[in-house]
Amino acid sequence: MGEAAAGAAMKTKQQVVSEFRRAEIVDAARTVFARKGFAQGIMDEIAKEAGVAKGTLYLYFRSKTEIYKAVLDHDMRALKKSTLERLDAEKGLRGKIRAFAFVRLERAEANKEFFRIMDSESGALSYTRSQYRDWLREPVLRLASAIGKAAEQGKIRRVDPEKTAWLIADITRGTIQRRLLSQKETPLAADAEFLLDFIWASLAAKL
Amino acid sequence: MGEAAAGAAMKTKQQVVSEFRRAEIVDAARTVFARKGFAQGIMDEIAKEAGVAKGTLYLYFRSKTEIYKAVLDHDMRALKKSTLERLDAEKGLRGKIRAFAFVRLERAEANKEFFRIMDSESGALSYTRSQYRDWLREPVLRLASAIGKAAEQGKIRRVDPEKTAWLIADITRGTIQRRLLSQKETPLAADAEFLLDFIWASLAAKL
Amino acid sequence: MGEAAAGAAMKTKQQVVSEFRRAEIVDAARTVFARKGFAQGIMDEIAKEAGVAKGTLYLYFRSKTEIYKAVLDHDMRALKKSTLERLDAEKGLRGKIRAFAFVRLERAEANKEFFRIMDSESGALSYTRSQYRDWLREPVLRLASAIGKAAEQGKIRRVDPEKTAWLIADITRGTIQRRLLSQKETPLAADAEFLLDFIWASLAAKL
Amino acid sequence: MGEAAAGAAMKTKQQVVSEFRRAEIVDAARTVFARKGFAQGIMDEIAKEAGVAKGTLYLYFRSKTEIYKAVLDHDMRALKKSTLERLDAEKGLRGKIRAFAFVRLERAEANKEFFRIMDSESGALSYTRSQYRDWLREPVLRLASAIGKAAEQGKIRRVDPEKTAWLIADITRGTIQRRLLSQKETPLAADAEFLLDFIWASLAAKL
DNA sequence: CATGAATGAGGTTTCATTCAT
DNA sequence: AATGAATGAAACCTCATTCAT
Repeated sequence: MGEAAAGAAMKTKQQVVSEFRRAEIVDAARTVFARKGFAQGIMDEIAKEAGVAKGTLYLYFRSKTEIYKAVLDHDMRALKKSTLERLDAEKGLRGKIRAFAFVRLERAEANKEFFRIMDSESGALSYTRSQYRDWLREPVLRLASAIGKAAEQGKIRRVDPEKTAWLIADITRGTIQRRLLSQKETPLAADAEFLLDFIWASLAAKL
Repeated sequence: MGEAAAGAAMKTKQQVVSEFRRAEIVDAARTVFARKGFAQGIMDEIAKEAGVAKGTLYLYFRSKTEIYKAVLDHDMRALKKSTLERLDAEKGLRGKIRAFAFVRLERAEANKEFFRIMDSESGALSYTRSQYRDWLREPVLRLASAIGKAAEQGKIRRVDPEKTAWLIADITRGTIQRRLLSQKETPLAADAEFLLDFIWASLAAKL
Repeated sequence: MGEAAAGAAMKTKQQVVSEFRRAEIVDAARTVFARKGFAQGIMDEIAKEAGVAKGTLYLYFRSKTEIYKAVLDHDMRALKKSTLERLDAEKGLRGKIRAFAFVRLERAEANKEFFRIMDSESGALSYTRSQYRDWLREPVLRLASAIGKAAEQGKIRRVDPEKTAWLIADITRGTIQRRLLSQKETPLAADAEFLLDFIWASLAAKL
Repeated sequence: MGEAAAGAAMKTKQQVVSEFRRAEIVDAARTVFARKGFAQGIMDEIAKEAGVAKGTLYLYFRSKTEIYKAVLDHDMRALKKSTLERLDAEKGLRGKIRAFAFVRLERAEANKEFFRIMDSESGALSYTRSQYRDWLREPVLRLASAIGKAAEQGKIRRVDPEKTAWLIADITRGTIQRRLLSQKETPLAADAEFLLDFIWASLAAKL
C-alpha cells in the first residue's frame, strides 16, 4: 500500500488504541452483564474486569446504559452480519434455513455470554426488547423472501412467507435457549438437523 | 358444616384477610414490574399501587424478591393449570396442540402484564429463567406424551416427542411475543390457526 | 380556642414534626455552608450536623441545591420582614434610615453564619446573586419612598430617592462585612451612628 | 546593553515564553471562573479556553486554587496600582474621591469578568475574602489620609478619615455591582457623579 | 396489624491531579 | 515542555429494609 493510500485509510495510533480500549471495555461488560445482569452488573466490577479504573469507563462511554447498549449493538450487528452472509451463500431454501439456524446456534455456542444477556435481561431497558426484533428483522425478512420465491416455484407449499420465517426464528431461538440452560451438552448438529427436519417437513408437505 | 370440619377446612378470618392482602400486593407488583421491570419497580410504587404503606409489604413478604417470585409463582401456576386442563379436555392430538397454543395466546391477551414480565425480565433473578422452564415442563411433557401416542398409532410421522413438543412451545411463545410487541392487533384465531397449520403440516406430512 | 377552630387552624402532629425536621436541616446546612461554602459543604456533614442520616435529607429536600436555597430563602425572608417592620415602625426619615441599618447590623451579629454565606458564596449558584437583590429591593424601595416624601416636604435636599436608598444599602452592607471580618469587636451602635451621621449629613446638607 | 546588565535585567527566552503562557492561562481562567464560578469552572474548560492541554496547566500552576489566586492576584494588583496612581495624580480631595470611584467603575466596565468573580465568588476560598480587603486597604488608607488632611485644613467637616474612606469604598463597590447586574446601561459618568455628589454633600456639609 | 419516617449501604458519576509518552 | 489518557477519591443520590408509634 502506498503512502497516500495509507494516509487516507490508516487509523492513527490514537484511534487504534482508543478503539482497542473500547473493545476491552465492551468485552468486560459483556462478561459482567452475563454473570450478574444489568442492574447487578456494577461499574466497579466492569472496570476491574477490564483492568482499568472506574473513571476510565467514563472516558469511553457516557453511562452504564451506554456500555450496555454498546455490548448489544456490537454483538447483534455481528450476528446479523453473519446470518445474512450465510443466508446469501446458500442457494436453495433448505440450505438457507439450515444456514439461518446453524449460524445462530454456532454463535450462541461460541458467545454464550452475549446470548445469555439477550435471553435473560433484554427487557431491563425498555429500549432493548424491540431493538432486538429490529436486529432480527432483516435476516428474517431475507429468509421470508427466499420462502416466497420457493413457494412461487412450487418447491414448497404456499405459505405466508413472513409469518413462516418468524416461526423459524422462534424455533431457532427456543432451541438456543434450551441448549444454554441444559446441563447435558447435546451435539449442535443434532439439534440443528432436528429443527430443520421439522420445518422442512412442514414446508415440503404434500397434504 | 360441623366444627371439626371447619377446623380442618375453613380458613380463619385472619387467614382470609391475610391471603386477600397478599393477592392485592401481588396484583400491584405485577402491574409495576410489567411497567418498569424488576430493578426499576420500586417498593414505594408497589405499595402505592396496592394502596398500602410500604412497611405493610414486609408484613406479607420478606423481600422485594419474594414478591417478584410470588407474582411469577401465582401466574405460572395458573397458566400451567389452565394449559393442563385444556390439554386433557381434548381427545385428538391436533386438538391438543391447538388447545396448548390457544390457551396460552388467550391468557397472554387477558394477562398482558404477566406475559410482559415473562417476556422481558425473566432473567432478572438467576432463579427465574430455569424456574420458567420448570413451570413449562409439565405441560410440554404432557403434550409430548400425546405426540408419542399419536406417532405409535400412525396418526403422525415418527418424531422425537419431547423435542417436538418443545418446538411447539417455542412457536407459541414467539407468536405471543410478536403479538405483545406489535402495534396492530391481528385476530388471535388467525395467529393460532397459522401456527397450528404449520405444526400439523409437519407432523402429518407424508414425505 | 374551640374544637372547630382548632381543627381548622392546628397543624397535625405530622406536619409539626415535619416542619421541625426541615428547620433542623436548614439550621445544620446553614452552619455547614457558612463553615465550608456550598461546594465543600457536603451532604454527609450536613446530615451529621443535623443528627440525621444522609437519606433523611432527601426526604425533605430534593437536592443539595434545594437545601441551599431553603437556607437563603428562610433567612432572607426573615431579614426582609424585620427590615420592613422596623422601617414602618419609625415615623421620620432619620429614624427610618437608622432602623434600616440597625436592624441589619443586629441580625448580622445574631446570625453571622447566614451573613457569611450571603457575603461569600452568593454567586456559587447563578441563581443567588440576583435573587439577593430581589430580596433587598423591597426594603430599599420603601426606604426610597420615605426619602422621596422627605425631599418633597423640604426636610432634606432634593435627591434621586431610589439611587440614594441603594447607596444607604451599600454602606450598610459594607459596614456589616467589615464587622464580620474584623478581629476586634467594635460596638455596633458606634458603627451604626457613624454611618447614619454620614448619610444624614449628606441628605440634610445645606450647600 | 552589556552582558552584565543583560544577566540581571533581561529575561531569558524561556522566561518570556513561560510568563506569556502563564498569562494566557490566567486569562482563560478568568473567563471560565467568571462564567461558571470556582467550583464549576473545571480544569478541562480552562485548558480548552487557553488552547493548551490539561497537563500543561500543571506545568505552570500547582493546582486549580493556585490558578484562581493568580487571577485575583493579577487583577487586584493592577486595580490597586491604577487606583493609587489616579489618586496621587489628583490634588484636591474632591478630585481624589472622584478618581477613586471613577477608575474603579471604569475598570469594572473594561474588565467585567474579573469584577464578576470578585462580586460573586470572592469567598469560595476562605483565603479570598480577607485577601480582597487587603488589596483594597492600601488605596482606602491613602484616601483616608487625604480625608484627614482636608479635615485638618477645614476643607471638610471633621470625620473619622478611615471609616469615611471605607464608606466611600462601599458605595463604589455597590454601584459597580448594580451596574454589572442591571440590564439597562446607564452612563458611567452619571453614576459616578451621583455618588460623588452624595459623598461630597456629606463631607462638605455645614450643619 | 399497619404505618411511613428514618436509615445507610451501595450505586453512578465527576473531576483534580498524575505520569508515561 | 507538552500532552491527554488514566486514575481513584469523593461527591451526590436511591431505595430496600427496619422499627417506633
